Amino acid sequence: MPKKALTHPRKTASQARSRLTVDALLEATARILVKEGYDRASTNKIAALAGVSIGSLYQYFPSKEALVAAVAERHAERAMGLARQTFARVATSPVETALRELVTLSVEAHRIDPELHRVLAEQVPRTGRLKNVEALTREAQGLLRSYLETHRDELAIEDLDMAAFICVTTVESLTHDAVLDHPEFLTGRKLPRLVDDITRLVARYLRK
Amino acid sequence: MPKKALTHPRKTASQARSRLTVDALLEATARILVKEGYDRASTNKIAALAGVSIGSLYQYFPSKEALVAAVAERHAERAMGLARQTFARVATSPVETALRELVTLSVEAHRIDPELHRVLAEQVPRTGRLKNVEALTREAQGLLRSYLETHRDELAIEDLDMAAFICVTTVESLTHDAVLDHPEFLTGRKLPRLVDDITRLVARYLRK
DNA sequence: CCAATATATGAGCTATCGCTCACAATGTAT
DNA sequence: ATACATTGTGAGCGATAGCTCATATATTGG
Repeated sequence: MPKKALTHPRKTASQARSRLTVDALLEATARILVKEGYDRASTNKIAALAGVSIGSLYQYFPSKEALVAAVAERHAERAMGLARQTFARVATSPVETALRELVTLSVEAHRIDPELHRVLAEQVPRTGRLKNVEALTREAQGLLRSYLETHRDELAIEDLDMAAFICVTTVESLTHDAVLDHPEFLTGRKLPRLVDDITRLVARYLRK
Repeated sequence: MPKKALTHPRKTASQARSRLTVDALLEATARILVKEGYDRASTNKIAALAGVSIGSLYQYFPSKEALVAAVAERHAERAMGLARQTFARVATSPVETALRELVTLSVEAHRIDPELHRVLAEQVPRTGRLKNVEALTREAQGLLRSYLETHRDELAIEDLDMAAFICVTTVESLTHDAVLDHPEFLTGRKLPRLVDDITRLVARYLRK
């Protein structure tokens, strides 16, 4: 008799076969979320679309909440990957150009699977399960804080933490809202102006 | 036999008694949302807390969604009331002071029933029912646009709509996030600095 | 007082959903 | 080949939720 399978806290997939299953589940969840919305996205539908039995789903995710949280985390991690690259690249660039690159990055990040992004933002309840996603926001603030610190002589900042909070929140919110609700600002003509304006907004705030 | 009561599209309450019922329902919904969260807030619990039968609830609201949307609308309308007053008062003030008052207003608005505000923001799915709430955001942008237009000579703005979008979104997001997730910026010492910084952020962006 | 209308009641229907569990199949080590 | 661990299966349980409807009570106008 196999050791009593601890009902809930499932092991992470270790063998190749099971990793495929987990991947299929994450992908199916993302697609069902987009197609049906959070409420109508039932675990049964998800398992069916993944081509996997409902039992297997619960082998790897203790609850629907955890499954959706994993999808959100994977999505946020992709954006954060871009962000880390960009911060590394601009580490020694002057403020103005660095900020412009960061704003551009933010727009691009919000264009990764924007429909999924919308559902995650608009329909998934923010419960404790999303702690890992919040951690990424804090990481972004930390990265900017470091940048600001090393360029402090170019800047007029008293409270580094507050400045990092203000800049990250501002850029994120503006690009988020623009991508989700203001397509008119993303047309060929207007997009450069939007990037310009957001850059100017934070640059003038920070510079002496 | 009374005319077949159209099953769903309920009349708005007209007599005094029924208006009390509707009010009790809205208030009970707000309190249950805060106490239980959106998912666990069942219509039966709401009716019970309101001291009203479940049938009455469905006389005035065709669905749980509509009921919650009404609560969200009432909440947003309160904030918008403050905003209209403030815009009226600062209509002829110079940019810097007007912006400072608007930022202060935004902080105060986010302190109206902040726990309800959190639930509405974090747990209520953004469906079509919230169109009226979105309309209020657009109204705020319109009000700021008008202000900017009449003070255009003090400003360096090319695209009024974009500038209004940027300012409103920025101030709203920053105060929202600060109130909900950054109590450390709202202590006695730091709150004035936060207001200062947000004001400076948008003022420098707008001014020549 | 007496219709006629507006408002209120709540037991219970229908539907669905998240999730379990007893079992089967597949992979692996000896 | 055998034994054991890992992975996969899916019918169906228990719970709860949203909502209806037949009926009762209150209010109003004539």
